Amino acid sequence: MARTKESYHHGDLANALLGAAGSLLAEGGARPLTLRAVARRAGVSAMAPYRHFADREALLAAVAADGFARLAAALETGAEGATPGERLFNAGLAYIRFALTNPALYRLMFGPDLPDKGRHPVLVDNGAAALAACRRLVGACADGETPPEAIERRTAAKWAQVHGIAGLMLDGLLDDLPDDVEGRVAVAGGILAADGA
Amino acid sequence: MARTKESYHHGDLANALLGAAGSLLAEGGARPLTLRAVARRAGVSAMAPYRHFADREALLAAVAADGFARLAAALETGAEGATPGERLFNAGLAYIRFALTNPALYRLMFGPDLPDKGRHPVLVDNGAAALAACRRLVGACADGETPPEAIERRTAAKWAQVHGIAGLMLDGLLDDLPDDVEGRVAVAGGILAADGA
DNA sequence: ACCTGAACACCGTTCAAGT
DNA sequence: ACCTGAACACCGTTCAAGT
Repeated sequence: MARTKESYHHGDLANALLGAAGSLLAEGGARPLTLRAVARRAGVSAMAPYRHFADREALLAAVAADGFARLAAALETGAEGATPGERLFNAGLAYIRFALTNPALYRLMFGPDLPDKGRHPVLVDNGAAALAACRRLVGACADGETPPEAIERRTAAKWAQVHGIAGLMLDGLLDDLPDDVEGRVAVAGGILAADGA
Repeated sequence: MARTKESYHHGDLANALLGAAGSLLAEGGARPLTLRAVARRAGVSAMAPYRHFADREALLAAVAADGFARLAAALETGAEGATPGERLFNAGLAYIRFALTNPALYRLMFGPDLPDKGRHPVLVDNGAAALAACRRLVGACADGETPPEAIERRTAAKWAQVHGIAGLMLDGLLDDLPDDVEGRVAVAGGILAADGA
């Protein structure tokens, strides 16, 4: 555990690479997030990352997996309120706030830069954890008679609802949006309420 | 008009390039959709596309704009039913069917390969046309007393709902999905209905 | 075990040139 | 007006080599 080797140049290159990748992503999106640029920023040779990640996609998957973990956490802490319905609603706003605050990360998590996500187990696991958080919030709104399939469908519907709003907002496809994140979250709340949130 | 020049090699290189780009996109997504590959497939030198498109992003935008036009058309023809509510519901299924049938195109239209879509006027126009179709379907469900802002919010909610379902399905993030498109569309219908479609 | 350097087959894009 | 060819600065990835 206390193996801070500092051997060649780094003691913990894998994490340094992840950090560099995160900054590059936040700065300019996935395109400039290049294996060579990450290596450069970590102060290491262009080929060093290959000791820690199989290829570029594996590095992207690791960044995205961390994003799913952070999203799940944001859902948990955002789910405040007196009733289950309120908690679900506020978790939805937290979801959208996460997307608007971390646009490039959110697009990496869901966009086409990570095709066949099934091939990255850590991605599947963390994504499932986020989905489970959502399912729990939806389930708390149902009574004991509600069959599991109905819960599952409602969970998918809720997730899709906030996911869709976040995506359209990130794409600039909704008219007359405020410039600041909280203003947009408020608009999102209105859209959610319009459909019987 | 009848200027089929056939001058150098092509009479209509711009359209030939668009066609080649469409095939490449359908075959392997946006990444192999490279300016040089498009030129190759059109049988023209690597630099020829620059006479017709400012850069790679402009070509992608043209492909995506055509996708928005086709999506709007799919919404129109899909909007069948005895009541406005039924027509809206079926248009939603048509939306999701379009996404599942043209996954790479759909991701190009909405994904991060086309950042700041505002800079491609043809994209904005065709996107607005698709949104208008959606708004019309939603508006037909409202009575005369409904204020325009409510229509706008409901339109955004409906669009986000189907957009979110399509996105999650394309990402393989929904469990236990059938393999065929129509089976998935049926599941989508169940999810839509679960939320009070 | 971890990192480097040279090399290969690609890209997007610019510029000068051809017809 | 439209197309080509050479060139530049990048990529991802492989392989042999260093410590």
